[in-house]
Amino acid sequence: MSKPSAHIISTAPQGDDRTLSGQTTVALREAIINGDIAPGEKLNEPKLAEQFKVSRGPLREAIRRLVAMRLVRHIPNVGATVVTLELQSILELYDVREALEGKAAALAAENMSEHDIAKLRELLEVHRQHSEDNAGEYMQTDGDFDFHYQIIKGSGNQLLTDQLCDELYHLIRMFRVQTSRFKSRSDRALIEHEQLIYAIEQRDPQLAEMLMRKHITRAKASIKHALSNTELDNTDSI
Amino acid sequence: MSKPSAHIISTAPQGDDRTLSGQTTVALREAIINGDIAPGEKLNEPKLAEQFKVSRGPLREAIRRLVAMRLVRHIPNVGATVVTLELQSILELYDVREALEGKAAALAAENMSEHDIAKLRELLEVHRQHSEDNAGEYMQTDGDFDFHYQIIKGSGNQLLTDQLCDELYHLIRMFRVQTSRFKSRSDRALIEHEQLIYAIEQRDPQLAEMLMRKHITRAKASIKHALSNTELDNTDSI
DNA sequence: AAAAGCGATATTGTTGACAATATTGTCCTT
DNA sequence: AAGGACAATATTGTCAACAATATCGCTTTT
Repeated sequence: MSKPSAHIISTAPQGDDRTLSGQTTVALREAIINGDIAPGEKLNEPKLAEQFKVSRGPLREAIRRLVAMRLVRHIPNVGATVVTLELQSILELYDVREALEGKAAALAAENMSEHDIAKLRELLEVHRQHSEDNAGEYMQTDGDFDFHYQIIKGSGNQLLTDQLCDELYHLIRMFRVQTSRFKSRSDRALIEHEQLIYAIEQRDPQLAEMLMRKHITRAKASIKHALSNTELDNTDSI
Repeated sequence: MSKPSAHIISTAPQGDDRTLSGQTTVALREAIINGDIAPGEKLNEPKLAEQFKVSRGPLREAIRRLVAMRLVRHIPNVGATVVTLELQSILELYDVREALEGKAAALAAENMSEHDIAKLRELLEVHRQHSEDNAGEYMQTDGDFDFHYQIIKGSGNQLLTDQLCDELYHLIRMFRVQTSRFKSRSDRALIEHEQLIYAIEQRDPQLAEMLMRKHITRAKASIKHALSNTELDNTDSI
């Protein structure tokens, strides 16, 4: 029901953590991202502990890790709740992505091996094929992720990779699940990816950074446009 | 012995957390940053728990929070150790700072209130005075921090602020403590701060971003130069 | 003498009970 | 009837004991 949704992605966070709190972290994380636990909902420790068949210790630890990933907010002596992704915080997230992934693209242009660049281009071609077959539906979901992921890893900067892939990554995933009804931009994204990979092949850090930043900025703008009226949560009832 | 070392800084992380694990987090964090617990040293849970007069529960939680701050590494079933700041990872840190603080400066140029900009300039003047009095010693330590801190907060981006001020901030502090014997660049930094504040006053995001990035890039270069031969830890013995 | 296997020890992971704090519902006052 | 004080309940924070795993030192083998 909630496995990490098989990607091409290699570095699975908490990958080889057979410890109970590790497994609980993954399970709880996926439950939150999938919306099984709703945004804003309180995380009741005894109930969740029973649900996951663990004691409160490992569960609490899992919650703390999700706090670090910004999927959960915690107030001392009060408790933890699932974050609610307001438009405001999503836009903030995209500004951070712009900065970090822009730099990642620049570093990738400098450091990525020829071999990895070739694999990246392969990936792009696969996505292009999927896009043509499925009328552009594939791109926005998994394909885009993998592409960005590879570039980030290609930066060779471990800290940068951790920040993006271990922390912010899940926040982005959560947002995408919540807004999956909106789909868009896949052919344009394809073109932008094409330009980006060209810049990396040419070993042009400045161009790669600028293209990545524009790419993310445009995504941000399209989100802003799509959600500025249609708010995320259905606040009809209030 | 290990209070948060009084800054002008307002948003103290874990500030109003009177809980045991909160206090332990702060205490352990400062012990690590000050070097009371050496880089690479193992964090023995029973020993540390006794030392801090708490049980292992809160201590473990503190350790996990420091893992999120990247001050500590943890391997399941093996334990936690204080990070060792190799030159490599410090350079990585500065690349991330360049990206994030650059964007922060741009956002500050857009969003910072006139009042806050005025306060920022005041701060700069105070630092200039200190620098003249103390032959440039002050800048590199606390003054620089406060200045960057204010700009980051001025970005108005909460996520960005959290990432920089709650997480990476302490890593930078730790690095500075370990390299306090090197001092430098204070008058140049002052000039660069002056230019930066001017760009913000002029509401010029692009210029502000570029100046901040150059500022950090130069700091990175000077660190690289200073440490390329002189390694951090005294590996004489081996 | 070096390496591998094995047992003893130490350390981390997990659990359930207890303490402290917050929340809820009820009763009383105005 | 509305608001506040107080008791009852629920929830989080903390602890100490237990289980599982890793580490260390020894013996044994080649």
